[in-house]
Amino acid sequence: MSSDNINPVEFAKALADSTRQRIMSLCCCCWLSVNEIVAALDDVSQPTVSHHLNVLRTAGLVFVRREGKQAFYSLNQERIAAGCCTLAGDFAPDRPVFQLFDGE
Amino acid sequence: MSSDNINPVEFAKALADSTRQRIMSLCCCCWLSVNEIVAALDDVSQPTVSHHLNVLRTAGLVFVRREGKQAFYSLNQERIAAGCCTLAGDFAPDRPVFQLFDGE
DNA sequence: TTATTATATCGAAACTCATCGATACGTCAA
DNA sequence: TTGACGTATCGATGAGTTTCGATATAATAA
Repeated sequence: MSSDNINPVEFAKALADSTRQRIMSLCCCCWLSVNEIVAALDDVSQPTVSHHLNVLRTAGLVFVRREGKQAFYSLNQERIAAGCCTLAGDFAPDRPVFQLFDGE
Repeated sequence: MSSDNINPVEFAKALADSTRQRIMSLCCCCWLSVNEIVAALDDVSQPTVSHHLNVLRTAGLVFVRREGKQAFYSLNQERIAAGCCTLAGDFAPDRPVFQLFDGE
């Protein structure tokens, strides 16, 4: 499930593609429809964007909101922050670099 | 260069493999020779371990120390922490979850 | 209903990557 | 020098992934 505890390997795999990271940057702080993402990327086909959104959705890294024929996506920043915390906790345990705040 | 600024795609790719993450866990807080890693993994060949160590070295995620015929590896926790910070900064900018300390 | 638009899925091609056995290289001891 | 050991590299194979065009599905408009 996408809302399960974060698996650090799956999390890293979801981030391990440049097209996917471009999509993530685009819908980091706003909701974008698939077509808007396709138009913004300018060099990737609609099925490819759909594929990457599916990868991100499976990893729980994006929210989806359907409205009529459109589907809007937005990044799940909380989960991404949690994934980064998991990685840092696993592989940088001696660094006092990360501090988790509850954010309320 | 491995000491360059962290590229978030390359960073994620380096982490996006379970064998590699197992190796990272092993040499997270100590120095281990290649043979010690091979022995600890128990189900991966020596060339495969060598390959993964090469990927980690290229990404700047491990230190190497040669001693006689042996090569000892240890995780570069600082760089991993920096990579996690980069990812969180790129894709979770609205989360006050991460705080960077200088570490003195 | 039929046409149009938005998105998802399918199937295939191309590419990348993990893995291994064989082997090369480098270090040390005899 | 020869041999043994530790590690790196090579070449091949198989698995996984990215990408696309074609097409299916779903919602809306005419």
